[in-house]
Amino acid sequence: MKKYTIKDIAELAGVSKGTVDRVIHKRGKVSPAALEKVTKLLEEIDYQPNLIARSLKNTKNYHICVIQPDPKIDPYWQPCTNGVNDAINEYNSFGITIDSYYFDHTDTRSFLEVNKTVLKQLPDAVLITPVFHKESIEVIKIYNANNIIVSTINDPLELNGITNYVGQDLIQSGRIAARLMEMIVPKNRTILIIHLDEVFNNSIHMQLKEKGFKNYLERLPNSKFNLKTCSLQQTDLDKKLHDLLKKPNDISGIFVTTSKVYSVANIVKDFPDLEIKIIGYDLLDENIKYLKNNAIDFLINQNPKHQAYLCITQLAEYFLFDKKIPRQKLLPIDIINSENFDGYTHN
Amino acid sequence: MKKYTIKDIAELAGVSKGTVDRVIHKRGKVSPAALEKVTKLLEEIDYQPNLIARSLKNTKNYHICVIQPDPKIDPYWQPCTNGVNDAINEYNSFGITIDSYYFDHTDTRSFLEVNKTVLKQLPDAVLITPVFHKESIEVIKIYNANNIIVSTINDPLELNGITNYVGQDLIQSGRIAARLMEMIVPKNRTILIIHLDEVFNNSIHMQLKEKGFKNYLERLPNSKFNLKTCSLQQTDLDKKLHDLLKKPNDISGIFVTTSKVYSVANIVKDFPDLEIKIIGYDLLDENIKYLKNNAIDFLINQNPKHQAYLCITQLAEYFLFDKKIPRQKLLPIDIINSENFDGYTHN
DNA sequence: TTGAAAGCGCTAACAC
DNA sequence: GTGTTAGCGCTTTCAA
Repeated sequence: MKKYTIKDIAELAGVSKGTVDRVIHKRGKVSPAALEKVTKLLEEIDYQPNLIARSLKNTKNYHICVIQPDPKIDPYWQPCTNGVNDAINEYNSFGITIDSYYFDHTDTRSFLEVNKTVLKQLPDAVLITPVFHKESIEVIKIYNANNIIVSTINDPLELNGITNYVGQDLIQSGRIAARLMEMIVPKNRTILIIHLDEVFNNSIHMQLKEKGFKNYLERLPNSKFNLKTCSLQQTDLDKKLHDLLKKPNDISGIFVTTSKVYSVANIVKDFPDLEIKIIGYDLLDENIKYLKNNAIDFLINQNPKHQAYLCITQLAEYFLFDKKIPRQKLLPIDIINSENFDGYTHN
Repeated sequence: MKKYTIKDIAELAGVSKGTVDRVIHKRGKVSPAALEKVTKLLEEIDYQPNLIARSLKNTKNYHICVIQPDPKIDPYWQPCTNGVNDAINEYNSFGITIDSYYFDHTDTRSFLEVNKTVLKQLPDAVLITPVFHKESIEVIKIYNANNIIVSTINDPLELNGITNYVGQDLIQSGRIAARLMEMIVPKNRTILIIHLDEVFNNSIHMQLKEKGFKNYLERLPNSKFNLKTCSLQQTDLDKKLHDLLKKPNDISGIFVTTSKVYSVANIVKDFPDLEIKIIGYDLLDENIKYLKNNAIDFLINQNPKHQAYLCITQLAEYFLFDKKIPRQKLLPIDIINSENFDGYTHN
């Protein structure tokens, strides 16, 4: 069970530590004889370098900049900030500095400005949340040109130049909602799909979820639902949804593709007779309020906190221990009801 | 953004590194003047020791022994083994050796024997899965007497002498199943609670889940269900359940408190007219087979893999970086349906 | 092509 | 009380 060190190998092979190191890192300048002897020994012993010692040598301070929408403007992003803060605490004793930069997710200019500020710092990596597709492409190019690693969460941009993506399979996410709907809504009724956001940044998100949702329900062999899609701005919602529900209808389920479910639940509660089931996204406090009294039936957890945390973890372990960064990491998609939300928020 | 080292502090305070170290570790033998000056400086600078350097100093090889039921005998434990293996790979480059020991979960003697073997090794910590309550108490005492850290997963033993527990809130787990049942089973029908296990080791488990399940459903204001509990051995199941379902009945839901749901689903599929909803535990391959074709409606994921992995992580980071071990860590309780199981198994 | 030596930041033994 | 020093395992520079 002894742990072999470079020194041990060197002694066993009758060479110096330096030579062993050259062999391990294939830096050449080693005689064939020494090369063979050391290589064989490393094999036999199954030498594992001490990653802590290796890391200590590298006294560089790594710098990661996180660029995300301001949680003060859209509370959806608060968990993301929390995940980043966890990572800050976790890694600050390991020589990794993490700075947060916020932009206004309704304003492309603020996004571009923040990126300009970050670029000046020349960090080792940036973690961006690419809510603006076109602009993101631009800034990513610049980061790449400056040899800055680019990580993303939340939005599966199919872009070159991104080192790693942490997120979820959004089509599958829609399918999950669909399966849940199928279980709790009587057959042959109408189900509303509501896209609800102040701005239409997240459209890719919403489209993929809708696609998965429809895809599942339309292929059901023995139960057909009537699916209707509405794209609404927050400001229109109140009037339009009221109008829809006031008229005679057989709407029995609503799938909201964003985290603004609470505002839908808030309207639906005025129509208790309709017995409408609601499924939407994310563990915002307001959503949980409605979940608790069963006004919302299920929430799907996109886990932005863990997305952010994990993404930084991957970067940190790459810097510290040279651990490979997986190009894509899809997190599980959590189904949340009134009884299990606690375990996800209290983490 | 500069990272201050002990050397920096020493220079700033006009003392030596040794003195700074003595202050940091409160080892005394420091003059009041020096103590004050250094303490103040540490505060001001918010000094964070470099944990990598600190860890390197400690060249000790830590040894953790994992004692768990043999997954060859009960496949429920396979994910647990996988989690341990992940941890082995993760930490073997950090000077932490992890050995696995298996026992037969139907045989207390094998449990005791394995513990005897492990004790001889005098490891730094053991991770035990306490399926045998009485015997566990005994061995834990002995480990404690030998200054061996004891961690547990899976079973919330309320025992002294255990350093940390990683698991789930089992009463809440039952409540989650109940809420799901409520949503998918018509009101006023009969719901069966089936405890199913070859041996009755897990009885605490099963009882707590039943308690939560009943607790939720019995307090519902406007829908009453008729709850019936059956404790069955695997061998009796086939005949008894068949008999029950053959007779006229209004059974519309079955909650199986263990991972052996598949064997219940296998019987229920012979009674398609009854439209019985089934909820049970864990992502065994066989369970997922039934989940996929909706013969099982929901599974609750106890995540034994993550339980094991996390528990070892906590020990490792304690040994390496002196990170505090939380006495109890309750994992979120995942709700799984035919569409989201993938994200949980593929991790 | 090779070995010796310095040093990463921290700890602890030892001498003063 | 205090400073000096050696050393953890690995990397890298420099001299041979």
